[in-house]
Amino acid sequence: MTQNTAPAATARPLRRDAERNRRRILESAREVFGRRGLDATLDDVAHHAGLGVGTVYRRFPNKEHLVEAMFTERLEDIADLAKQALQVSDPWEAFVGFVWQTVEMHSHDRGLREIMLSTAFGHEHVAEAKARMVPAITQLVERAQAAGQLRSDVVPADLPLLHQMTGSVAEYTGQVAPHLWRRCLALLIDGLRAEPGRASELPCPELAMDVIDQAMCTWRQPRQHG
Amino acid sequence: MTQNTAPAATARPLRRDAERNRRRILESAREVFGRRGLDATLDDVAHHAGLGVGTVYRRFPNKEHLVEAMFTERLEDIADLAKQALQVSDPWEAFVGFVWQTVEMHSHDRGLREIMLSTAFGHEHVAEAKARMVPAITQLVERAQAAGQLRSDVVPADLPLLHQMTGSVAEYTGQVAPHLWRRCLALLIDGLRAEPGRASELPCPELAMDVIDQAMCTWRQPRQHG
DNA sequence: AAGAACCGGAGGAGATGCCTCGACTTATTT
DNA sequence: AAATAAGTCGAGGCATCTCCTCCGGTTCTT
Repeated sequence: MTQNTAPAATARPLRRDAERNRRRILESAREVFGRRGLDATLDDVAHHAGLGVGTVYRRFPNKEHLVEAMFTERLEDIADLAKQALQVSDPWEAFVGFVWQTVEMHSHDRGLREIMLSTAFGHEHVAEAKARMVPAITQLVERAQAAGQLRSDVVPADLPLLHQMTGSVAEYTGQVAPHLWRRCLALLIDGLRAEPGRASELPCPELAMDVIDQAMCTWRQPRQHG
Repeated sequence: MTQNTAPAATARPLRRDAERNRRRILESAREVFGRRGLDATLDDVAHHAGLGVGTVYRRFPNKEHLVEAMFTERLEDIADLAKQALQVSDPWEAFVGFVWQTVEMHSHDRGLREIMLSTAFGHEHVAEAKARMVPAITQLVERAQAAGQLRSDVVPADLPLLHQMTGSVAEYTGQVAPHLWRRCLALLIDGLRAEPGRASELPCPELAMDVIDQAMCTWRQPRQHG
């Protein structure tokens, strides 16, 4: 309550030990949320940082704020990746490189997966960051399609599905085979390639981004009766 | 305690109303576990059946028993599908047909997904049923590979991964786009096809079935500290 | 009509998760 | 070195959730 998350200009600086602890909290949060997902407790984070729960709650009013503080910068990183990928000359390399990079990030960080693929937490900054990266991604897709390398019936809204699939494999097998997601992604990317002799068309062509948005709202929502 | 799940020969038949309620319970369980997964409560099942909780607990000693009673027969169905697929003359049609059928079943039934992809519940009958269908699946894979239609670096242990991926999409988008999993499966199957000019080999070739078994043990396990 | 079998759903027992509070410790200032 | 503002700690309150039991009342069967 009395303390902002970001070091605002008006707020006096933290005491040295407090600042040190603040960093420990963020590091531990990254570790704990990355491994156990956003369901992890602030008690867990505190314990992992070797601090008391009270200390964490003094610095961050609640879990939401801590999560938001952690992830906003990482989402910027992803947006930058998309822009950098647009600099790559070969359209297929650009697209595939971006996909590999983002899926790799997701595979290491369950919390990131959950925040990228869900809206159910209601962080404004996060939603904005996600919206901001759509144009670059759209360009990546369209460029690779124009070059005849990415199959034409793919759409930017397929990327969340790709992340969902690889992410679920990472979650499933991460404990025993941490790189197995690569196998699945390779398979998917071979399916994304434009093959001259391919007969099949993908079903469900009406896939629109706002359908995915709706899915993001319902996913991981506290269970509703019915 | 006093009542078995299966109608044993020695047990006297249920009273007519009790038998009717027993069926209602099983129907509701199928519905509820199918929609909300194995985390659903027996209270939910009872309420959905228009019965009291006590009635359910009188018939089934606990959740495990009810779940096992529900799913053993469905697992037999899947095993039968594999055997029937082996009757199909074209090896690719046989393999792809089997995959579509099973993924379709999974997509409709979250409980089935969870029980097929996890060992964490410890039902013996279920484990046996799963083991029994391995040979037929192996044959399906090898036959399609021998015919040069299925890419050669695929392995029976990839099927659980396929189910995991499509299942996660079904869970993700099921509320808003119930058929979207078909799109993803089509993509994956195009990736599975043996393409003559394909350069890439799948990474993680050491994938063995027992690695998947281990994953099944850890997945959906109650969270452990650390 | 009598007795056995059955039904219902409040609520006990136990987990779990979020967060507060007040006694205690440490840094900073003068 | 003393004063004081800032920070720390973790037991525990409150709320929620799930599994399951219990027993007064109901329904079936003979």
